[in-house]
Amino acid sequence: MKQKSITIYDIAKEAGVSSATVSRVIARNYPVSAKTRKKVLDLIDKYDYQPNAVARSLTKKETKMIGFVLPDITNPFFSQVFIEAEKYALTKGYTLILCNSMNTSEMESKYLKILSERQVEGIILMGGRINKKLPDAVEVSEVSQVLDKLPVMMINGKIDGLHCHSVRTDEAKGMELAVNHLVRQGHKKIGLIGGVNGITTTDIKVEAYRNLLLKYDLTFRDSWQIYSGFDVQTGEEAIDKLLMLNKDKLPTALIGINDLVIMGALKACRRKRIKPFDFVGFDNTDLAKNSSPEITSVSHPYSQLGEKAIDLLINASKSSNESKDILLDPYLEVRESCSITKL
Amino acid sequence: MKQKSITIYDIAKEAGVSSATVSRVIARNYPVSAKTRKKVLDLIDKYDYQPNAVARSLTKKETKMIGFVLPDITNPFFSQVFIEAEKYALTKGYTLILCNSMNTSEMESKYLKILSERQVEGIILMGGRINKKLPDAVEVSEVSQVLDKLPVMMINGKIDGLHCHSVRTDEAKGMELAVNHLVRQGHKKIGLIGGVNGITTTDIKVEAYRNLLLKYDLTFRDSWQIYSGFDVQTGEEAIDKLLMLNKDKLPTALIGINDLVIMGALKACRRKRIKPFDFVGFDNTDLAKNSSPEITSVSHPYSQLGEKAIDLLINASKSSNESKDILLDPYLEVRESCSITKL
DNA sequence: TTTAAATATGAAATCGGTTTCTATAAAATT
DNA sequence: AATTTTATAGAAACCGATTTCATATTTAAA
Repeated sequence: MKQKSITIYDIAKEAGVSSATVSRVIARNYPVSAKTRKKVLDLIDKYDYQPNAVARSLTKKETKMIGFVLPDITNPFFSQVFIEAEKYALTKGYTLILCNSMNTSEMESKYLKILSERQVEGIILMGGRINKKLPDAVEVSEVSQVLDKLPVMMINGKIDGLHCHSVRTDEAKGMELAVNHLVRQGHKKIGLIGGVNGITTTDIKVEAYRNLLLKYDLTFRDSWQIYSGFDVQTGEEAIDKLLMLNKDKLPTALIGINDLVIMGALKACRRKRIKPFDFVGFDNTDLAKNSSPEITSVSHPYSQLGEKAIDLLINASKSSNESKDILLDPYLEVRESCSITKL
Repeated sequence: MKQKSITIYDIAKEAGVSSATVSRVIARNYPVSAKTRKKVLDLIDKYDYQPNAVARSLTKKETKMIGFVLPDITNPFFSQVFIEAEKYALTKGYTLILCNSMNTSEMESKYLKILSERQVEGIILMGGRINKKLPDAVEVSEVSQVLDKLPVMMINGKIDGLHCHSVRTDEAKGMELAVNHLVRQGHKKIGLIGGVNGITTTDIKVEAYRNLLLKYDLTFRDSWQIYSGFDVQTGEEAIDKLLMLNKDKLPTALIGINDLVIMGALKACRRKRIKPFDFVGFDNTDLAKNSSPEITSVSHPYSQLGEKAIDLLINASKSSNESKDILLDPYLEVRESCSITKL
């Protein structure tokens, strides 16, 4: 195990050529005589020679690595974007380094530093805590030493005061898909649950939600729009809060800030043994597909999100320093949750 | 953007010392006078100097990187192990490189090659296709050039003919937890759904299941043990098959090869509007916690799995070439699914 | 046939660190 | 005061590739 691995010099020596020539054979972008090429290729094959990517990175000053920092890969929303990005990056010869910040700012800063030291060529950031109006937000200044040196791509987020590119799902449009769908099902009382005031994606959705109620001339009640969080428990609690209202003051349909809160809402309805509301979630994660009832959900264009992020980042390294922002269209994945009343 | 980054020489020059001295200050394992140290540290601070990990890797012949190849990070079983491994690796100064093989053998081979070129110090393999008795299995010989050179750690799996370490959950013991639990609930007719004949983890569970039925003196019927797969659809189909039996020949409780098939079973029960069976799943993923009803599930000792894998791998690089196999105990996470009859 | 252009290859510098070996200065010992 | 230790720091080699520059050999053009 772990025998000394062979280098380009070993190959060169046995082939009776210089390392430069072997390098040229490998890069195959430079003329080498057919005879020499064959001799070298045969030896590469014979010894299973693999060029050392670390050494190559050092000389070429390119690592072909991209850092991908997100709060938690266990969350299917993030993992789906990651997987699409990874798939696409591979076709472009890049390797992603995934970093789970566990939603803590220390981890986030730490990983940014590690990635920078490892000479990644760019960083993709999702759902981070940088410059958020949150208790343990990361100050931009803290990480700017890192982020200023590297092309940065934010997915579904934007940091004020930081020069970076972004790719986002048009969540206002997503909200329109959701509301429109429910309205067409005949709903006139639509609530919105989950999210945290001050988080961009929440704010966008909430604003769109209110505007749409106006547009469709639907009643809005403060008690129908419940901030809480992003997890299952959040959804359960939201239902509990709603049920404190008079029965005739309840909404008939609920939009969730994501699928998880809808899962929670479903649990609460089951626990309380009430006929569930009609639901529409956001993110279209596997959860929505696998739960029973299945959940109708506004889907991110996952593959586009991943691909555009990689593409822009790769080109960003080359091109000028204007920052690009791309807005992508969501779509609605209609499932049974809106006909749950049939149960 | 992307200004030329400063090197150890820049620091050395401005401090009026040699690069060796700066290196020593950074490594702080070698005597440097207090005066010199301060001068250097001040400059490092002034310029936000970060050592280039690529260059360091080249000289030290250690990258502090470990490859982690799994089929699909979207699957919470894998992502939970990964996240624990990552967390622990970080404390040891290692970075993980996650590779999603998408369950294809080409990707698996490709990633192994990439990881090897990138000089990872070890590879963790989960749920791969190497040497499986499957249509598109990877021949060991194909990847042995890579795997023979590096310490390899398998999590919940073992490859014949490949020298590697392994960490596994004792799934026979897990099955015992499941059966025992159901028996204590008064069940005498217990079925098993999901899995694929020939896959190690399935085989272990099936064998344990049969032995346990004997041990508890319970009836076994062929029709109660349904091979199918590992996903939600699999679970749905299993219920469909079961329902073709006479009502008095149905089991009263079902054990799922994982949580997903139980999710599927729940969906099918709901669709067929039948009072569900009692269920116990495997893996204790978030799914089990978030679904309604919640699913009782046999849990892997996730953090141990991840930590042991990293620990053994790190020490393996150093120590002899005997391979270690570690078996860890699962535990049962009791949730409501076993009292679903209350619904 | 002579000269110019194209092809094929090697020598050596380089990337940014670490480490060994050596030299000097300072401290401790005799 | 002379000698031995010890602390400090530099010079230079090295890790394994790539690439520039120069050179030798062919081939094409004049």
